[in-house]
Amino acid sequence: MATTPLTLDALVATSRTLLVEGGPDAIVVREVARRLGVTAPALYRYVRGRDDLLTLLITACTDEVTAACLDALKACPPDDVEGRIRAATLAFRAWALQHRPEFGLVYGTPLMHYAAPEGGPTVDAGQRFGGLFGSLFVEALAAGRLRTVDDGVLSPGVRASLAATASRLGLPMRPGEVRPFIVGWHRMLGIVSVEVAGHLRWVFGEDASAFAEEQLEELLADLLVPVAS
Amino acid sequence: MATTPLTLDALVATSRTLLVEGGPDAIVVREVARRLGVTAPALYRYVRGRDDLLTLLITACTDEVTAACLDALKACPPDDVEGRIRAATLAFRAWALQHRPEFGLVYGTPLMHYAAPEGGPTVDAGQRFGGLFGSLFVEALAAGRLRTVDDGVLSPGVRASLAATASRLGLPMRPGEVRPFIVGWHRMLGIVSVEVAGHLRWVFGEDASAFAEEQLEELLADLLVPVAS
DNA sequence: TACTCTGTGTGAACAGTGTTCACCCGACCT
DNA sequence: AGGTCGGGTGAACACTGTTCACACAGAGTA
Repeated sequence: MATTPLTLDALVATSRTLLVEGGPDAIVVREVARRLGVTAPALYRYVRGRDDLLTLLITACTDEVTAACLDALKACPPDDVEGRIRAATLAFRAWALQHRPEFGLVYGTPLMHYAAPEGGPTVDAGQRFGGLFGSLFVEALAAGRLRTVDDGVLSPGVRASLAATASRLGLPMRPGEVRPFIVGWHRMLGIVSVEVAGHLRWVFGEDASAFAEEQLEELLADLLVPVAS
Repeated sequence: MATTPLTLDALVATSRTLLVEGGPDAIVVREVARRLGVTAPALYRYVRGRDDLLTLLITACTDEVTAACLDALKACPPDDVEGRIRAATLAFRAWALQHRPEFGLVYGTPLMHYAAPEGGPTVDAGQRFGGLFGSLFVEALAAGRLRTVDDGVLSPGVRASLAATASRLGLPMRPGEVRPFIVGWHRMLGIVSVEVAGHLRWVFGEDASAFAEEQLEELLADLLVPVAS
């Protein structure tokens, strides 16, 4: 009866379709099974339960947005660090806008009922993404384009956290150099999150693109020093 | 049997308790009824259904955060516009951190199953909050502290949206003056959203306060020109 | 061939969910 | 006393995630 071979990928793909069609609540075990031409208990041979399905889906989406950013980078000259950060940032935003439900699942308000398994695949995928973005800032640092700060001006707690993050991601940077990376990540995520969630709709209606892109550009200007030339 | 008088307020309060205890999914009609010493169908005399409950709850929380900001303003000298914007911003963030589930409901990823009634009480409450924040920027403008831009540099779409927003909120400002207000709202919401959602946990662990407050301070510096004196 | 073992899918069941329905009871008004 | 009506009830329907005993097909082996 199973029209589809019933693989993990098929489970994830079907779950994702449901997510897109009706939000996280629409990811219903019985419906996933139904669409795969099978009854619900069959899925429990492949997956521990609904939460497991969500974990797989979040991981897949995180990897997909990472791949999208990598893809955008391939079209960029390796020495144009500003262009590369811009490309990755815009690719992130584009993916988010094109896949709002998935973005909400990964970077939105955490589902309180669902807890990501500690040290599980979702955090791994998150680190992969962090590593990609971090490497762009390493490039910027090497090119002398990064607007860094002295370690001394950082509060001890922040300095320690930044140092730990750099070492965990394998980034050869001191805290004052990591900071723009974290600021960039933080503000970018904020800008995109608010836009995707629609919290600017009362101002800009359905299309806040112009404003959001301006904000991202302003962020870039804050992070990087202008070309010396 | 009804230990509590069974008012709309009681319904909202109970729903909120459930939200805090277990997230949006934990707002269960039957459980609300149970805690009020009544059976589920009884609630349908007061509320059209679960979505109605959510609408009331979102409205109540929006009004509460508005009140919290207003309260913080009362302790501020009326002529210190920077201090007032800072106070309101910090009050917003403090409320968000102290009421993470409620904040998620109001300003987080929209629940796809739930659609706020158009022109309903939730958007009214949202406008009340927007009006409060907007008035602070009117003060800043009057004091000559606002970092405005020329209308001419704005793209036509953005300019029109800003003008419409100003007139809808009754703010006597031209688009280039409204812009810092929207930028402030946008970035503040981004900063607080990302912090509350815990998406900085991988960097700063459980307490990202120092970093988040720095970011808010930086935002203020971007919005306001230093005192002339 | 016959027998077992394993992987995979099924139907029934349990305890939940939101919502609707017929019903009922007590208070109030005439 | 009789009627009306707001407010509460129990039963029911169609869902949900999950577990359980069971069945069936194919592989490996005596």
